Amino acid sequence: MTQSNRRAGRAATLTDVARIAGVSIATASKAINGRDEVAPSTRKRVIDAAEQLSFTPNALARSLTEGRSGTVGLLTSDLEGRFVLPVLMGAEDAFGAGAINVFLCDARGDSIREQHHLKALLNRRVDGIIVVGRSTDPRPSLGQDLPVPVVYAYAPSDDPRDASLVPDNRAGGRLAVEHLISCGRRRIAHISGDPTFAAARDREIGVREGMADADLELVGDVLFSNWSEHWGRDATALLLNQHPDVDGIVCGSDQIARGVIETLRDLGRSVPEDVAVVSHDNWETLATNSRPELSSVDANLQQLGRAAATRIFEAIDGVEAPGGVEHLPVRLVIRGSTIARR
Amino acid sequence: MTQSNRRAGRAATLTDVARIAGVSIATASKAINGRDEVAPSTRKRVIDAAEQLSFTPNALARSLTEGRSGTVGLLTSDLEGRFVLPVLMGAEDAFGAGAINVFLCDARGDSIREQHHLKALLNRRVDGIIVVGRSTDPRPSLGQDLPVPVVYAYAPSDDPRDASLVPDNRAGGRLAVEHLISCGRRRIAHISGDPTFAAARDREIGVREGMADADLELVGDVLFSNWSEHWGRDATALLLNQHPDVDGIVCGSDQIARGVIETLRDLGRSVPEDVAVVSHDNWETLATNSRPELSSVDANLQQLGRAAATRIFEAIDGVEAPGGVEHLPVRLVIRGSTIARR
DNA sequence: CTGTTAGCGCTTTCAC
DNA sequence: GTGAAAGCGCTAACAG
Repeated sequence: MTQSNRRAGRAATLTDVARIAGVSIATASKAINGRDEVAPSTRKRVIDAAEQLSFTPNALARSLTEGRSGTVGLLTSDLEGRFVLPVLMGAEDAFGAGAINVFLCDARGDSIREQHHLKALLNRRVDGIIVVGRSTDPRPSLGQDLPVPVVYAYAPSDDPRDASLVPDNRAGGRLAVEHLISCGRRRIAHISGDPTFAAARDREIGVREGMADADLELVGDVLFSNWSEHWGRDATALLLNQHPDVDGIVCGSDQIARGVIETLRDLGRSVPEDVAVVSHDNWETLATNSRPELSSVDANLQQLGRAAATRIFEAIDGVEAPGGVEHLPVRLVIRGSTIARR
Repeated sequence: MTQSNRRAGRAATLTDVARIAGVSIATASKAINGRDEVAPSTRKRVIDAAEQLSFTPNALARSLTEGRSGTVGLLTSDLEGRFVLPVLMGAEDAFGAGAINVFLCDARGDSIREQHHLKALLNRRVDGIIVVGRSTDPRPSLGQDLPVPVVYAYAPSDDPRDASLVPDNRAGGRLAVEHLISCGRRRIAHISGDPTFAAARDREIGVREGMADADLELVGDVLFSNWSEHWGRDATALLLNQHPDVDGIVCGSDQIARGVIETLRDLGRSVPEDVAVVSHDNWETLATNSRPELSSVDANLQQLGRAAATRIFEAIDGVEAPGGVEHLPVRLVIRGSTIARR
C-alpha cells in the first residue's frame, strides 16, 4: 500500500483499475473475482493495476447488488456475563473462517436497547442473527416475522418455533454425580446456586437421576442459595454439621466449589481423600488455581457458539432450521478434587 | 411487522413506499429521513406507507452514496483474555449510543489472521478501527497508510505516530503502595507476576517511586514469576521465611493476591491486621469472593474502551488524532484486605 | 414543496 | 474474450 489510495481522499474503484488496465469495468470485475471467462494475460494486467492502486473492492456495493451482505449479527444481552464470551468466540471463529463478518451488539439486558439493535442489524441487512443470552433460562423470542434466520444460543427462545441451542445441564448433573459414584462415593450431597436459574434446576435433575440409577439417595436436601464462593463456605459448614459422614459433593459452580473446598480443608477434611468434590462450568482460572484443582463439567460453550454459526450458515443457504431446543453435549474434566494425584 | 416484508423474498424498498404513498422516491426519502422540506400531510402518508410495508431502509445503499458506512472495526488479538472484554464493552457501548455498529474480529494472536481481518474491514468500508491488544506491551503497528483512523487500546502500537491508549500502570503501582503506607505500613514487599510483561515492570516502577517518596525501601527483592495463585502461595512462603516482619504486600494481580492471602492465613498471619494486602486488576469475582475481600487497583478498562471510541469518533469527524501513547488514570478500590471492617 | 435525474461501486446478462 | 448497459436501493442536486 502506498499513499495512492488516499489520493483525493477516496479509495480506488473498479473503474480506476479498469482504466489503468485498459479494459472495461466488466472485464475488470471478472478478472478480479477469478471468473474463468477472462484471458490469462488480461487477468494479469487487471490484477497488476489493482495492486498498483491498492484497490479494495467495496463490499457495500457488492452486497447491494448481490442481495446478501455477508454479515451476521451477534445480539447479546450481557457481554459481562462469563458465559456469553465463549459462545461469541466460537461463533466469531466459525464465521471468521469464511467470508462472513460479525456485528457485535450488547443490549445490556435492556429490551428497548435490544429492539434498537435488532433494527440496526436489519437495516444493515445482516444475513442472520445469533441471540446469545446470559443464562440458560428461556428468553423472549425476537418474533417469527423476521426477514433473516435467527438462532438462540445458551438462552433458548421461549417460542418453540425458534431454533435454540443450549448446553445439556441435566446430562451435566448426571455426569458429575456418576463420576463421584465411580470414584466409590456413596454419601453424596449437592450444593447448588440460585434455584431460580434453570441451570441449577436442570443440574439437580441430572444429579438425582444419576443417584437413582445407582440406587442411592442424596445426603440431605439440596442446598440452594447463590453462585458465590461465600455460599460454598457457608453451605459446607452447614452440611458437615448435619451430615459429617458425607464423602462426595456435587457443586453447582466452580465458585461454589472453591468455597466448599476451602471450608472442607478448614474443617479438617482432605480433598479428595475424605470428600471428593466435582463442580460445574470448568472456569479455568478458578478450577486450575484451586488446591486441589477442580474436577468440573465443561459446557463446551465455544462449541455451542460454533454450532450456532453453523446453523446460521445452513439457514442462509436455504436449509430450513429445525426449530425447538437442542441440548448440546457437555463434558467432564477430571482433576485433583476427585482423584488424587499419584 | 407482518409477513408482507417476506413477500417475494425481499424487503420493501423506498420505491415501494413511494408508490404506495403516491409520491416520488425522492420525496419519500426526505419524508422518512425527517428533512423539513416536506409537507406534513405528505410525510404522514409516506410514514404510514412505510409502516404498512414494514419498510427497513437499506443501510448498505445509504452507506454507498454517503461514503461513510457508520461502522467501525474492533480488532482484537485475544478475545479470551480477561482484559480485552471490558475494553470491547466500553467501545461497543460508546458507539452503540450513536448510530454506529461494531464489527468484531478476533485474530487469535495470529498476525496472518489479523491481516486477513484488516482487509475484510477495509473492504467493508469501516469508518475507523480500534485495535485491542491482550497485554500492555507494545504491538506491531498496522501501518500508517490506512485509509481510516486507527486507535490502539490497552496494547499500544510500537509506532509513536499511532494513537494509543493504555492504563497507567505506573500510577497504579504508586497508588497501591501509597495506600499501604497511608495505612501505616512500613515493611512492604512486592510480589508480582511475569516480569516480561510491561504491566509488571510499570507497576514495579510505580511501587518503587511511592516507597522512595515516603523515604522507605521495599522489603527484599521484588518477587517475579507468573500471574497465578500458585505463585502467590509460593512467593508468600518464601517471603515470610526471609522477612517475617513484613506488614504490607503489593501484589501484581488479584490472582496472586488470592494465593498470598491464603498462605498468610495458613501461616498464622491475619489480614489486614498483621499484613495488609493490595493488588491489581480488581477482578470482581476474585476480589469480592476472597476472605477478606481484596483492595485492588482497577484499570478502568471500560472507560478506556469508551475513550478509544471517542477518539475514533473525533477522527471520523476530521479531528486529527494526536498520536503517541496516552496513559489513562486508574483507581484504587479499597476493601477488607487493607482496612478491617468495623 | 415535489419530482427528475444523476450517480455511489459493483455484478450480471447479453450482444459482439 | 470482452464490453455496453441495466440495475441493486438510496441520496443529493437541481428543476419545476
